[in-house]
Amino acid sequence: MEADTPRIEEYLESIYKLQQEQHPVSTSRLAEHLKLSAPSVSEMVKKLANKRLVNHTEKGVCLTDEGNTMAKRVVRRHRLSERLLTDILGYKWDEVHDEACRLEHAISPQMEDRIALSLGNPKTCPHGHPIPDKDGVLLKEKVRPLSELKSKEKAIIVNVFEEDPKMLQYLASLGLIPDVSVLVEEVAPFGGPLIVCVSGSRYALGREVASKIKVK
Amino acid sequence: MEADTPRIEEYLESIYKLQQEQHPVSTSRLAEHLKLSAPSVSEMVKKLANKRLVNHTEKGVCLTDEGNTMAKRVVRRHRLSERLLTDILGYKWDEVHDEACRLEHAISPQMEDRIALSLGNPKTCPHGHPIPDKDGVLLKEKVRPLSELKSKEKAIIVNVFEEDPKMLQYLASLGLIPDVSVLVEEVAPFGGPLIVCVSGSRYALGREVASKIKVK
DNA sequence: ACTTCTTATTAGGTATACCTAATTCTTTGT
DNA sequence: ACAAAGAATTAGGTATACCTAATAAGAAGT
Ligand SMILES: [Mn+2]
Ligand SMILES: [Mn+2]
Ligand SMILES: [Mn+2]
Ligand SMILES: [Mn+2]
Repeated sequence: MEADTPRIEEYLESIYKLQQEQHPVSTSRLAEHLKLSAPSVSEMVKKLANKRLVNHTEKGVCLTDEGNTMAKRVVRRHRLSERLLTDILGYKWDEVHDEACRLEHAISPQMEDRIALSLGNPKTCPHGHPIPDKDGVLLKEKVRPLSELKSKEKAIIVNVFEEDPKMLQYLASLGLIPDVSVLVEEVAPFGGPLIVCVSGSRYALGREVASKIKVK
Repeated sequence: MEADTPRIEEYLESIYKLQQEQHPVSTSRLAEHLKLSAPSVSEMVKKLANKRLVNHTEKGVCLTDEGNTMAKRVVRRHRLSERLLTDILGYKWDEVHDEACRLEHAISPQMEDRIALSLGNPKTCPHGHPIPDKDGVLLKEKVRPLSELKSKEKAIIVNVFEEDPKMLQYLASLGLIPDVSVLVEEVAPFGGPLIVCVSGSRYALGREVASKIKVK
């Protein structure tokens, strides 16, 4: 009864991620994120519901406790893979997503342990997201999007909710990476850009982009 | 035309390995090695032949040049994975096979390069088998099975052609690992055991086992 | 030469996971 | 209240890679 294929893992992981933004996840959003057709997703969601990994209501899909546990295991492997890639193999943060997305399905519980141990039990992935521990416990910090800061507010970047390599490269080029301190100099009105100050330089950042950056 | 699935990789890798022992590989041998039914293998071999990755004659299956090239790429990834597991993640040589067999299909050319670089371009896997380089060039040393040595002959272990964890554990417990020097003290007649001397200790080794150990 | 054993293939079928086209169900604007 | 738009599902189909049972082909033994 406990047969998990890579595909199931992939769906659970996507649902998990999308739930952070929008609680019951719509099948269309899920299809978009997985780059699959809506009917394919519809069908698969039905199977996941049969396996009691998700609840499927009118409002959308949500993970059951069991589904959540399984999703977090995949997320753990994904984020540990990312750290392995950056910390040991010298990858940049914009190069790791796709690679980790394949690795996460090929990693045994033993390998998971060994990676964690070799890396000194890292708490976050290179993008600042928490790595769930063996028991699925994960500490989320209270954060808000950079886009919501007021003028003259100062904060520290916690994570970046983005996986597009181009965007990540861009952010890294501005020094907008986790643990960096940012000062919002000015907020243009009517949804205009933010002028931010990062390690001595000043940049204009679109709201859309700024909303992906979570700070504390 | 160049779509390689994990399954195709798996078949090519198995054929490659089995070719070292028996040149045209029989489908039954292949089925046994892959732990699949004979008809499944029969069918898949037909597909591989269609894709010009193997030639299938009465005598059996052999890799074409293209199949061989592809197989060596998989073997490279497999052996690099094994080295990653032992050298960086602290695995023992008997624990790496199955793990590497999954990883090899999840590793991009970029990751392959990075692993090789991070490990200092290792020449062999933990079992002593050569790692093909990027261009598929692989240096095979001239070796013979330990089982063919005469009494009083001394040699150095090059590799161990075995993937069963139990057997590998046993061999490691006797110190029978690559680069170790072995002296054959005595060869019992009628296919009997060899008495070998390894780093100061003396052991009796069955012929079957000894034939898996290649020395120079 | 013929029977037996082994090896390989054909036949027929299953599960998984995807697709497009058509349909139904749900909002939402007027 | 209802038509149009949008979201989701159903219907029908494909590709891949397995399986068992039955059959055919090849090798070996008497
Ligand atoms: Mn994935
Ligand atoms: Mn990440
Ligand atoms: Mn494999
Ligand atoms: Mn090896």
